[in-house]
Amino acid sequence: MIETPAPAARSEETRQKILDTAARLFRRLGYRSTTLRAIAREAGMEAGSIYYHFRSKDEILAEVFDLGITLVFDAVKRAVSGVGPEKPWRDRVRAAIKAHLDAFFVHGDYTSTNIRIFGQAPQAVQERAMALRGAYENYWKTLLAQAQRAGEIRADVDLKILRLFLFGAMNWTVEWFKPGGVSLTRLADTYTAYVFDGVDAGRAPAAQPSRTRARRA
Amino acid sequence: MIETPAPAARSEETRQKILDTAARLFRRLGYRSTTLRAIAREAGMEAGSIYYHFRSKDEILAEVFDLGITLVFDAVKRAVSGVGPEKPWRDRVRAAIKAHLDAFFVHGDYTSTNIRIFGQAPQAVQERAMALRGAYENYWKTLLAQAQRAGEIRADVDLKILRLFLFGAMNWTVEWFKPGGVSLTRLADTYTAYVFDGVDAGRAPAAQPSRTRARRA
DNA sequence: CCTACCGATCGGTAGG
DNA sequence: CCTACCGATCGGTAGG
Repeated sequence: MIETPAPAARSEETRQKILDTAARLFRRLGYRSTTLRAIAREAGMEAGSIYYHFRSKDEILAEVFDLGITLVFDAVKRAVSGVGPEKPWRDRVRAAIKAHLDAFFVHGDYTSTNIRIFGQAPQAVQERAMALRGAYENYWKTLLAQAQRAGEIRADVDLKILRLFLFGAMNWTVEWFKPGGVSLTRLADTYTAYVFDGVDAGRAPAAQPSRTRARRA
Repeated sequence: MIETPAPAARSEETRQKILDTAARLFRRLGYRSTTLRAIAREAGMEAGSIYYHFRSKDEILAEVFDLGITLVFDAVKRAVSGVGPEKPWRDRVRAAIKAHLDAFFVHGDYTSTNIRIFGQAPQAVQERAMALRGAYENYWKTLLAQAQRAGEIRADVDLKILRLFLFGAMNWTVEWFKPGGVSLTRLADTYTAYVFDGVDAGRAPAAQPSRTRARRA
Protein backbone atom coordinates (compact mmCIF):
# COMPACT_ATOMS: atom_id res chain seq x y z
CA MET A 1 0.00 0.00 0.00
CA ILE A 2 2.89 2.30 0.61
CA GLU A 3 4.14 3.40 -2.74
CA THR A 4 6.90 5.57 -3.99
CA PRO A 5 5.48 9.07 -4.39
CA ALA A 6 4.83 10.28 -7.90
CA PRO A 7 7.83 12.11 -9.39
CA ALA A 8 6.12 15.48 -9.16
CA ALA A 9 5.39 15.02 -5.47
CA ARG A 10 8.90 13.80 -4.84
CA SER A 11 10.35 16.83 -6.51
CA GLU A 12 8.10 19.13 -4.56
CA GLU A 13 9.29 17.45 -1.40
CA THR A 14 12.93 18.02 -2.24
CA ARG A 15 12.17 21.60 -3.13
CA GLN A 16 10.56 22.07 0.26
CA LYS A 17 13.53 20.49 2.00
CA ILE A 18 15.86 22.91 0.28
CA LEU A 19 13.70 25.84 1.38
CA ASP A 20 13.52 24.62 4.98
CA THR A 21 17.26 24.13 5.15
CA ALA A 22 17.95 27.46 3.52
CA ALA A 23 15.61 29.27 5.90
CA ARG A 24 17.36 27.71 8.87
CA LEU A 25 20.80 28.67 7.64
CA PHE A 26 19.80 32.16 6.50
CA ARG A 27 18.38 32.83 9.93
CA ARG A 28 21.50 31.71 11.74
CA LEU A 29 24.26 32.82 9.40
CA GLY A 30 22.86 35.67 7.35
CA TYR A 31 22.60 35.93 3.60
CA ARG A 32 26.14 35.74 2.35
CA SER A 33 27.50 33.28 4.89
CA THR A 34 24.85 30.80 3.89
CA THR A 35 26.38 28.98 0.95
CA LEU A 36 24.61 26.83 -1.57
CA ARG A 37 27.08 24.11 -0.71
CA ALA A 38 25.99 24.15 2.93
CA ILE A 39 22.32 24.12 1.97
CA ALA A 40 22.95 21.20 -0.38
CA ARG A 41 24.90 19.25 2.22
CA GLU A 42 22.21 19.59 4.88
CA ALA A 43 19.49 18.82 2.37
CA GLY A 44 21.32 15.69 1.30
CA MET A 45 22.44 16.50 -2.20
CA GLU A 46 25.25 18.05 -4.20
CA ALA A 47 25.61 21.79 -4.69
CA GLY A 48 24.97 21.71 -8.40
CA SER A 49 21.71 19.87 -7.89
CA ILE A 50 20.08 22.85 -6.27
CA TYR A 51 19.90 24.43 -9.70
CA TYR A 52 17.55 21.69 -10.79
CA HIS A 53 15.01 23.20 -8.36
CA PHE A 54 15.93 26.88 -8.23
CA ARG A 55 17.42 29.31 -10.66
CA SER A 56 19.65 31.09 -8.18
CA LYS A 57 20.49 31.68 -4.55
CA ASP A 58 18.46 34.86 -4.69
CA GLU A 59 15.40 32.97 -5.82
CA ILE A 60 15.66 30.70 -2.79
CA LEU A 61 15.92 33.69 -0.52
CA ALA A 62 12.96 35.36 -2.23
CA GLU A 63 10.81 32.28 -1.72
CA VAL A 64 11.83 32.03 1.92
CA PHE A 65 10.79 35.65 2.38
CA ASP A 66 7.45 35.18 0.64
CA LEU A 67 6.63 32.02 2.50
CA GLY A 68 7.51 33.65 5.83
CA ILE A 69 5.13 36.53 5.27
CA THR A 70 2.37 34.38 3.83
CA LEU A 71 2.45 31.92 6.72
CA VAL A 72 2.12 34.70 9.29
CA PHE A 73 -0.45 36.62 7.30
CA ASP A 74 -2.70 33.59 6.75
CA ALA A 75 -2.49 32.56 10.40
CA VAL A 76 -3.40 36.05 11.56
CA LYS A 77 -6.34 36.38 9.17
CA ARG A 78 -7.67 33.00 10.22
CA ALA A 79 -7.35 33.82 13.92
CA VAL A 80 -9.03 37.19 13.63
CA SER A 81 -11.95 35.93 11.60
CA GLY A 82 -12.47 33.25 14.23
CA VAL A 83 -13.40 35.84 16.84
CA GLY A 84 -17.15 36.18 17.24
CA PRO A 85 -18.71 39.36 15.80
CA GLU A 86 -20.14 40.32 19.18
CA LYS A 87 -16.68 40.42 20.77
CA PRO A 88 -14.80 43.66 21.35
CA TRP A 89 -11.99 44.67 19.00
CA ARG A 90 -9.48 44.07 21.72
CA ASP A 91 -10.17 40.36 21.35
CA ARG A 92 -9.39 40.53 17.65
CA VAL A 93 -6.17 42.40 18.30
CA ARG A 94 -5.25 39.82 20.92
CA ALA A 95 -5.99 36.99 18.47
CA ALA A 96 -3.82 38.70 15.85
CA ILE A 97 -0.96 39.13 18.30
CA LYS A 98 -1.18 35.52 19.38
CA ALA A 99 -1.30 34.23 15.81
CA HIS A 100 1.64 36.44 14.83
CA LEU A 101 3.70 35.15 17.76
CA ASP A 102 2.62 31.56 17.21
CA ALA A 103 3.67 31.68 13.58
CA PHE A 104 7.11 32.80 14.71
CA PHE A 105 7.67 29.53 16.41
CA VAL A 106 5.82 27.15 14.16
CA HIS A 107 7.62 28.57 11.14
CA GLY A 108 10.42 30.23 13.03
CA ASP A 109 13.13 29.92 10.41
CA TYR A 110 11.01 31.57 7.75
CA THR A 111 9.77 34.41 9.89
CA SER A 112 13.08 35.04 11.59
CA THR A 113 14.84 35.16 8.26
CA ASN A 114 12.34 37.78 7.20
CA ILE A 115 12.96 39.87 10.25
CA ARG A 116 16.67 39.42 10.58
CA ILE A 117 18.13 39.54 7.13
CA PHE A 118 15.63 41.39 4.99
CA GLY A 119 17.84 44.46 5.14
CA GLN A 120 20.86 42.69 3.72
CA ALA A 121 19.08 40.98 0.85
CA PRO A 122 19.85 42.14 -2.70
CA GLN A 123 17.60 44.99 -3.69
CA ALA A 124 15.73 43.00 -6.34
CA VAL A 125 14.79 40.41 -3.72
CA GLN A 126 13.64 43.10 -1.30
CA GLU A 127 11.50 44.72 -3.91
CA ARG A 128 9.79 41.48 -4.78
CA ALA A 129 8.86 40.89 -1.13
CA MET A 130 7.60 44.43 -0.61
CA ALA A 131 4.14 43.79 -2.04
CA LEU A 132 3.35 41.01 0.41
CA ARG A 133 4.82 42.97 3.30
CA GLY A 134 2.69 45.92 2.38
CA ALA A 135 -0.45 43.81 2.27
CA TYR A 136 0.24 42.45 5.73
CA GLU A 137 0.89 45.90 7.13
CA ASN A 138 -2.33 47.13 5.59
CA TYR A 139 -4.23 44.36 7.28
CA TRP A 140 -2.98 45.55 10.65
CA LYS A 141 -3.66 49.16 9.73
CA THR A 142 -7.27 48.30 9.05
CA LEU A 143 -7.61 46.19 12.17
CA LEU A 144 -6.33 48.97 14.41
CA ALA A 145 -8.35 51.60 12.58
CA GLN A 146 -11.53 49.64 13.18
CA ALA A 147 -10.70 49.30 16.87
CA GLN A 148 -10.17 53.03 17.02
CA ARG A 149 -13.36 53.83 15.14
CA ALA A 150 -15.26 51.58 17.54
CA GLY A 151 -13.92 53.66 20.40
CA GLU A 152 -11.61 51.04 21.87
CA ILE A 153 -8.45 52.95 21.07
CA ARG A 154 -8.26 56.60 22.00
CA ALA A 155 -8.81 58.97 19.12
CA ASP A 156 -5.52 60.78 19.79
CA VAL A 157 -3.43 57.65 19.25
CA ASP A 158 -1.33 57.72 16.07
CA LEU A 159 -2.07 54.34 14.57
CA LYS A 160 1.05 54.24 12.46
CA ILE A 161 3.24 54.71 15.51
CA LEU A 162 1.16 52.24 17.48
CA ARG A 163 1.50 49.62 14.78
CA LEU A 164 5.27 50.04 14.58
CA PHE A 165 5.49 50.00 18.37
CA LEU A 166 3.58 46.74 18.49
CA PHE A 167 5.43 45.18 15.57
CA GLY A 168 8.71 45.94 17.28
CA ALA A 169 7.63 44.32 20.51
CA MET A 170 6.32 41.26 18.70
CA ASN A 171 9.14 40.84 16.24
CA TRP A 172 11.79 41.17 18.90
CA THR A 173 10.56 37.95 20.48
CA VAL A 174 12.41 36.03 17.76
CA GLU A 175 15.58 37.20 19.47
CA TRP A 176 14.84 35.87 22.92
CA PHE A 177 11.81 33.58 23.12
CA LYS A 178 12.58 29.98 23.98
CA PRO A 179 9.89 27.38 24.56
CA GLY A 180 9.72 26.16 28.14
CA GLY A 181 9.38 29.54 29.83
CA VAL A 182 6.38 31.78 29.49
CA SER A 183 3.81 30.37 27.05
CA LEU A 184 2.95 32.11 23.82
CA THR A 185 -0.67 32.43 24.87
CA ARG A 186 0.35 34.15 28.05
CA LEU A 187 2.81 36.32 26.18
CA ALA A 188 0.13 37.40 23.72
CA ASP A 189 -2.24 38.19 26.60
CA THR A 190 0.46 40.18 28.35
CA TYR A 191 1.41 42.17 25.26
CA THR A 192 -2.23 42.93 24.57
CA ALA A 193 -2.70 44.14 28.12
CA TYR A 194 0.42 46.29 27.99
CA VAL A 195 -0.71 47.94 24.81
CA PHE A 196 -4.28 48.60 25.88
CA ASP A 197 -3.88 49.16 29.61
CA GLY A 198 -0.22 49.96 30.24
CA VAL A 199 1.66 48.97 33.35
CA ASP A 200 0.98 52.01 35.50
CA ALA A 201 0.13 51.19 39.09
CA GLY A 202 -2.56 53.85 39.24
CA ARG A 203 -4.67 51.78 36.89
CA ALA A 204 -6.55 48.53 37.16
CA PRO A 205 -4.49 45.50 36.26
CA ALA A 206 -5.30 44.00 32.89
CA ALA A 207 -8.21 41.65 33.05
CA GLN A 208 -6.68 38.20 33.28
CA PRO A 209 -8.65 35.09 34.08
CA SER A 210 -6.70 33.44 36.84
CA ARG A 211 -5.37 36.15 39.08
CA THR A 212 -6.76 39.44 40.22
CA ARG A 213 -4.66 41.66 42.40
CA ALA A 214 -5.55 44.44 44.75
CA ARG A 215 -5.19 47.79 43.16
CA ARG A 216 -3.13 50.58 44.63
CA ALA A 217 -4.73 53.70 45.98
CA MET B 1 49.41 77.54 13.73
CA ILE B 2 47.71 74.61 12.07
CA GLU B 3 50.05 71.71 12.32
CA THR B 4 50.03 68.17 11.13
CA PRO B 5 48.57 66.06 13.91
CA ALA B 6 50.96 63.94 15.91
CA PRO B 7 51.41 60.49 14.38
CA ALA B 8 49.54 58.84 17.23
CA ALA B 9 46.52 61.11 16.76
CA ARG B 10 46.63 60.62 13.01
CA SER B 11 46.64 56.89 13.41
CA GLU B 12 43.77 57.04 15.86
CA GLU B 13 41.86 59.10 13.34
CA THR B 14 42.37 56.55 10.59
CA ARG B 15 41.37 53.80 12.95
CA GLN B 16 38.17 55.65 13.70
CA LYS B 17 37.47 56.15 10.03
CA ILE B 18 37.84 52.43 9.44
CA LEU B 19 35.41 51.69 12.26
CA ASP B 20 32.86 54.22 11.03
CA THR B 21 33.01 52.84 7.50
CA ALA B 22 32.83 49.26 8.69
CA ALA B 23 29.82 50.00 10.90
CA ARG B 24 28.01 51.61 7.98
CA LEU B 25 28.67 48.68 5.67
CA PHE B 26 27.96 46.02 8.28
CA ARG B 27 24.62 47.63 8.93
CA ARG B 28 23.63 47.71 5.30
CA LEU B 29 25.19 44.55 3.94
CA GLY B 30 25.57 42.18 6.86
CA TYR B 31 28.71 40.53 8.14
CA ARG B 32 29.94 38.45 5.27
CA SER B 33 28.95 40.75 2.42
CA THR B 34 30.98 43.52 3.96
CA THR B 35 34.46 42.97 2.59
CA LEU B 36 37.69 44.41 3.87
CA ARG B 37 38.30 45.65 0.37
CA ALA B 38 35.07 47.67 0.44
CA ILE B 39 35.87 49.07 3.86
CA ALA B 40 39.35 50.03 2.68
CA ARG B 41 38.05 51.65 -0.48
CA GLU B 42 35.52 53.83 1.35
CA ALA B 43 38.03 54.67 4.04
CA GLY B 44 40.52 55.76 1.38
CA MET B 45 43.22 53.13 1.62
CA GLU B 46 44.27 49.73 0.30
CA ALA B 47 42.87 46.49 1.68
CA GLY B 48 46.17 45.31 3.12
CA SER B 49 46.56 48.52 5.08
CA ILE B 50 43.67 47.69 7.35
CA TYR B 51 45.90 45.13 9.01
CA TYR B 52 48.15 47.91 10.20
CA HIS B 53 45.25 49.01 12.44
CA PHE B 54 43.35 45.79 13.14
CA ARG B 55 44.31 42.17 13.45
CA SER B 56 41.30 40.78 11.63
CA LYS B 57 37.86 41.44 10.23
CA ASP B 58 36.40 39.92 13.38
CA GLU B 59 38.27 42.38 15.54
CA ILE B 60 36.73 45.26 13.61
CA LEU B 61 33.27 43.80 14.08
CA ALA B 62 33.90 43.23 17.77
CA GLU B 63 34.93 46.84 18.23
CA VAL B 64 31.89 48.06 16.34
CA PHE B 65 29.70 45.99 18.65
CA ASP B 66 31.40 47.23 21.80
CA LEU B 67 31.28 50.84 20.73
CA GLY B 68 27.62 50.55 19.83
CA ILE B 69 26.64 49.27 23.23
CA THR B 70 28.90 51.66 25.11
CA LEU B 71 27.59 54.70 23.29
CA VAL B 72 23.97 53.83 24.08
CA PHE B 73 24.72 52.77 27.63
CA ASP B 74 26.64 55.95 28.46
CA ALA B 75 23.96 58.16 26.93
CA VAL B 76 21.21 56.42 28.90
CA LYS B 77 23.10 56.60 32.18
CA ARG B 78 23.80 60.27 31.66
CA ALA B 79 20.17 61.04 30.79
CA VAL B 80 18.75 59.14 33.76
CA SER B 81 21.10 60.67 36.28
CA GLY B 82 20.11 64.09 34.97
CA VAL B 83 16.54 63.64 36.20
CA GLY B 84 15.96 65.39 39.53
CA PRO B 85 15.64 63.11 42.58
CA GLU B 86 12.19 64.46 43.36
CA LYS B 87 10.84 63.37 39.99
CA PRO B 88 8.77 60.21 39.57
CA TRP B 89 10.37 57.11 38.12
CA ARG B 90 8.34 57.48 34.99
CA ASP B 91 10.46 60.50 34.14
CA ARG B 92 13.61 58.42 34.44
CA VAL B 93 12.19 55.70 32.25
CA ARG B 94 11.18 58.32 29.73
CA ALA B 95 14.68 59.83 29.81
CA ALA B 96 16.17 56.37 29.28
CA ILE B 97 13.89 55.67 26.34
CA LYS B 98 14.69 59.01 24.77
CA ALA B 99 18.44 58.55 25.22
CA HIS B 100 18.25 55.03 23.83
CA LEU B 101 16.37 56.23 20.75
CA ASP B 102 18.59 59.29 20.34
CA ALA B 103 21.71 57.15 20.39
CA PHE B 104 20.25 55.10 17.57
CA PHE B 105 20.36 58.04 15.28
CA VAL B 106 23.44 59.83 16.48
CA HIS B 107 25.43 56.62 16.25
CA GLY B 108 23.03 54.76 14.02
CA ASP B 109 25.52 52.60 12.19
CA TYR B 110 27.01 51.26 15.39
CA THR B 111 23.75 50.56 17.15
CA SER B 112 22.00 49.18 14.08
CA THR B 113 24.88 46.84 13.43
CA ASN B 114 24.49 45.60 16.97
CA ILE B 115 20.80 44.97 16.54
CA ARG B 116 20.81 43.65 13.01
CA ILE B 117 23.80 41.42 12.67
CA PHE B 118 24.71 40.32 16.16
CA GLY B 119 23.13 36.95 15.48
CA GLN B 120 25.28 36.27 12.45
CA ALA B 121 28.58 37.24 13.99
CA PRO B 122 31.12 34.48 14.68
CA GLN B 123 30.56 32.98 18.08
CA ALA B 124 33.80 34.29 19.56
CA VAL B 125 32.77 37.82 18.65
CA GLN B 126 29.33 37.34 20.16
CA GLU B 127 30.78 36.03 23.37
CA ARG B 128 33.08 38.99 23.71
CA ALA B 129 30.16 41.42 23.39
CA MET B 130 27.96 39.53 25.84
CA ALA B 131 29.47 41.12 28.94
CA LEU B 132 28.67 44.65 27.86
CA ARG B 133 25.22 43.64 26.67
CA GLY B 134 24.53 42.02 30.00
CA ALA B 135 25.61 45.12 31.88
CA TYR B 136 23.27 47.28 29.84
CA GLU B 137 20.37 44.91 30.36
CA ASN B 138 21.05 44.88 34.08
CA TYR B 139 20.90 48.63 34.13
CA TRP B 140 17.39 48.52 32.70
CA LYS B 141 16.41 45.71 35.02
CA THR B 142 17.38 47.84 38.01
CA LEU B 143 15.68 50.92 36.64
CA LEU B 144 12.38 49.12 36.12
CA ALA B 145 12.65 47.32 39.45
CA GLN B 146 13.04 50.63 41.24
CA ALA B 147 10.01 52.02 39.46
CA GLN B 148 8.06 48.97 40.52
CA ARG B 149 9.26 49.10 44.12
CA ALA B 150 8.25 52.77 44.22
CA GLY B 151 4.76 51.70 43.20
CA GLU B 152 4.77 53.22 39.73
CA ILE B 153 4.61 49.88 37.97
CA ARG B 154 2.03 47.38 39.09
CA ALA B 155 3.39 44.62 41.31
CA ASP B 156 1.98 41.92 39.03
CA VAL B 157 3.99 43.07 36.01
CA ASP B 158 6.75 40.67 35.01
CA LEU B 159 9.70 42.99 34.61
CA LYS B 160 11.66 40.67 32.36
CA ILE B 161 8.78 40.53 29.90
CA LEU B 162 8.24 44.26 30.19
CA ARG B 163 11.88 44.97 29.45
CA LEU B 164 11.91 42.71 26.39
CA PHE B 165 8.62 44.24 25.24
CA LEU B 166 10.07 47.71 25.51
CA PHE B 167 13.42 46.80 23.97
CA GLY B 168 11.61 45.32 21.02
CA ALA B 169 9.56 48.43 20.45
CA MET B 170 12.62 50.67 20.80
CA ASN B 171 15.03 48.59 18.75
CA TRP B 172 12.57 48.17 15.92
CA THR B 173 12.76 51.89 15.25
CA VAL B 174 16.09 51.32 13.51
CA GLU B 175 14.08 49.58 10.80
CA TRP B 176 11.72 52.41 10.03
CA PHE B 177 12.61 55.73 11.67
CA LYS B 178 13.61 58.47 9.28
CA PRO B 179 14.32 62.02 10.38
CA GLY B 180 11.76 64.51 9.13
CA GLY B 181 8.67 62.79 10.43
CA VAL B 182 7.81 62.41 14.07
CA SER B 183 10.59 63.71 16.33
CA LEU B 184 12.54 61.45 18.62
CA THR B 185 11.41 63.41 21.63
CA ARG B 186 7.81 62.91 20.68
CA LEU B 187 8.44 59.27 19.90
CA ALA B 188 10.01 58.72 23.31
CA ASP B 189 7.07 60.48 24.99
CA THR B 190 4.63 58.38 23.03
CA TYR B 191 6.36 55.09 23.81
CA THR B 192 6.54 55.99 27.47
CA ALA B 193 2.85 56.79 27.51
CA TYR B 194 1.97 53.57 25.71
CA VAL B 195 3.90 51.51 28.19
CA PHE B 196 2.60 53.21 31.29
CA ASP B 197 -0.91 54.14 30.25
CA GLY B 198 -1.81 52.01 27.26
CA VAL B 199 -4.01 53.15 24.41
CA ASP B 200 -7.38 52.05 25.74
CA ALA B 201 -10.12 54.59 25.25
CA GLY B 202 -11.57 53.91 28.70
CA ARG B 203 -8.55 55.54 30.26
CA ALA B 204 -7.19 59.04 30.48
CA PRO B 205 -4.88 60.03 27.64
CA ALA B 206 -1.23 60.10 28.56
CA ALA B 207 -0.25 63.38 30.17
CA GLN B 208 1.29 65.44 27.41
CA PRO B 209 2.17 69.06 27.80
CA SER B 210 0.49 70.73 24.87
CA ARG B 211 -2.75 68.94 24.33
CA THR B 212 -5.27 67.56 26.74
CA ARG B 213 -8.25 65.74 25.37
CA ALA B 214 -11.63 65.08 26.80
CA ARG B 215 -11.77 61.70 28.39
CA ARG B 216 -14.34 59.10 27.48
CA ALA B 217 -16.93 57.98 29.99
C1' DC C 1 50.51 52.25 4.77
C1' DC C 2 51.24 49.85 -0.21
C1' DT C 3 52.24 45.98 -3.65
C1' DA C 4 51.83 41.58 -4.84
C1' DC C 5 50.34 37.49 -3.81
C1' DC C 6 48.40 32.82 -1.60
C1' DG C 7 45.05 29.24 -0.55
C1' DA C 8 40.33 28.75 0.00
C1' DT C 9 35.84 29.18 -1.29
C1' DC C 10 32.03 31.04 -3.62
C1' DG C 11 27.77 31.16 -7.15
C1' DG C 12 26.93 29.26 -11.16
C1' DT C 13 27.26 26.20 -15.56
C1' DA C 14 28.15 22.36 -19.06
C1' DG C 15 27.30 17.98 -20.01
C1' DG C 16 25.64 14.08 -18.79
C1' DC D 1 20.24 14.93 -9.70
C1' DC D 2 25.79 14.34 -10.11
C1' DT D 3 30.70 15.39 -11.73
C1' DA D 4 33.85 18.48 -12.92
C1' DC D 5 34.92 22.77 -13.58
C1' DC D 6 35.19 28.23 -14.39
C1' DG D 7 35.98 33.02 -13.21
C1' DA D 8 35.64 35.93 -9.44
C1' DT D 9 36.50 37.23 -5.00
C1' DC D 10 37.57 36.68 -0.32
C1' DG D 11 40.53 37.19 4.31
C1' DG D 12 44.93 37.39 5.25
C1' DT D 13 50.28 37.74 4.78
C1' DA D 14 55.25 38.80 3.28
C1' DG D 15 58.17 42.18 2.41
C1' DG D 16 58.96 46.45 1.95
